[in-house]
Amino acid sequence: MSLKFVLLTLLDREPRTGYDLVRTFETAVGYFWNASHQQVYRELGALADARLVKFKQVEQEDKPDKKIYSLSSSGQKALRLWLENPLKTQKNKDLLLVKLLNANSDNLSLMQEELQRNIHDSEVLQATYLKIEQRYYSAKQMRSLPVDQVMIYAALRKGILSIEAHLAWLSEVDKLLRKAFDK
Amino acid sequence: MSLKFVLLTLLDREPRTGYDLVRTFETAVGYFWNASHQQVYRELGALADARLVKFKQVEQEDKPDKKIYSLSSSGQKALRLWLENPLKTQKNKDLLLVKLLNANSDNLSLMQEELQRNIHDSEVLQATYLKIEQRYYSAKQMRSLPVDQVMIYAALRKGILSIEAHLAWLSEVDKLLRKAFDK
DNA sequence: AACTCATATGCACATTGTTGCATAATTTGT
DNA sequence: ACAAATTATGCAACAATGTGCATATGAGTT
Repeated sequence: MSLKFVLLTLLDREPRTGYDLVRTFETAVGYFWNASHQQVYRELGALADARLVKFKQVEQEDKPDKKIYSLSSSGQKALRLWLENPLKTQKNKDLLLVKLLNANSDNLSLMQEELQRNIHDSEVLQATYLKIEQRYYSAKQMRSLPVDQVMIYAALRKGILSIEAHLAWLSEVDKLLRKAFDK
Repeated sequence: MSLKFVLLTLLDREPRTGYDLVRTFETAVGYFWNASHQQVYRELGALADARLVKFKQVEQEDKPDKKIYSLSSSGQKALRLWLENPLKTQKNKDLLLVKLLNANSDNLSLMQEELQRNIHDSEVLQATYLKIEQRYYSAKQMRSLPVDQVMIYAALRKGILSIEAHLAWLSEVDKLLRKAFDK
């Protein structure tokens, strides 16, 4: 039920092809959602069957033909209805914690390796996010930020704040592990 | 593939019934995983078919019969193997951000209501977590914390740090929304 | 006697996600 | 001239997850 509303949201902002949607997941929206091209095309087919979206077939001479999808009026209604209903608070699942739950004095180094990998990956991602923020959302640029970009920026901020908290936690876990199982 | 290893992890720590596992999800492990009883029983059945777990049928006079599950030797091997392999970094999905992506000057109050609900829910959860920390993980209690409880505490810390970051982000979003669409 | 709660287990169906396969045109690089 | 990458779309099979429905016992409550 979720991907459906993600696609409706994106198509409401701007009509697109399936391919465009996939690239949007790979770039701007990737902070908080993603889906494979197979999923996207399947869901677009279902949405078209349900008359929530319509599409214009566009023939291109240089590239394969494409279908530009946009919301139908009942699609707009469905989206509006979804927006009016409160979200259920979502529960997160964290496999790293599941793994760490297995920590004992025998496999300590295994756990520490996993931690270090996670720290490294998080730092790389953090650096990426911060670079994007500096490059596209400087104080100067923020003054003239287009309204449709505001929540894209909010998504980036969410990524930055989450990673910061995650790194702080990883450092705590490292200490806890040492205290409990080292030597 | 994930629930499988969650159950193996929990059963390795201590043999349990399906019912016990569900209650574990509702309490201690709920910070980072949960599954319905239907999911748990189905997965236990699959694990038993695959000979990764075994169970002892226990007849009770006062209550319905129960099955106490524990790891078989191949279950222990499967768990160990999983622990040795690096985790893939997981991508998170955030429906709140999807909803906020629809923000405009017409539906601003709708978005703000959703934000306020989210802030409220987060604060309630935060208070709960902090109370648990005070009650069960005081400085004094931490000195004699059983080793098998260390990562349960780490899970709680993860919850606390995440919610803190989430609340900070929600406050940023509130400001961004006002600046962009208010008036 | 009827109702609710806690214990305890499970099937069936629907939705979602992943993997493999398939096609077709153009552009870019070697 | 050939190979690889990019643009563009989709089906089929299977794996995993989530939701609704169903059953049974015993304890305590109204």
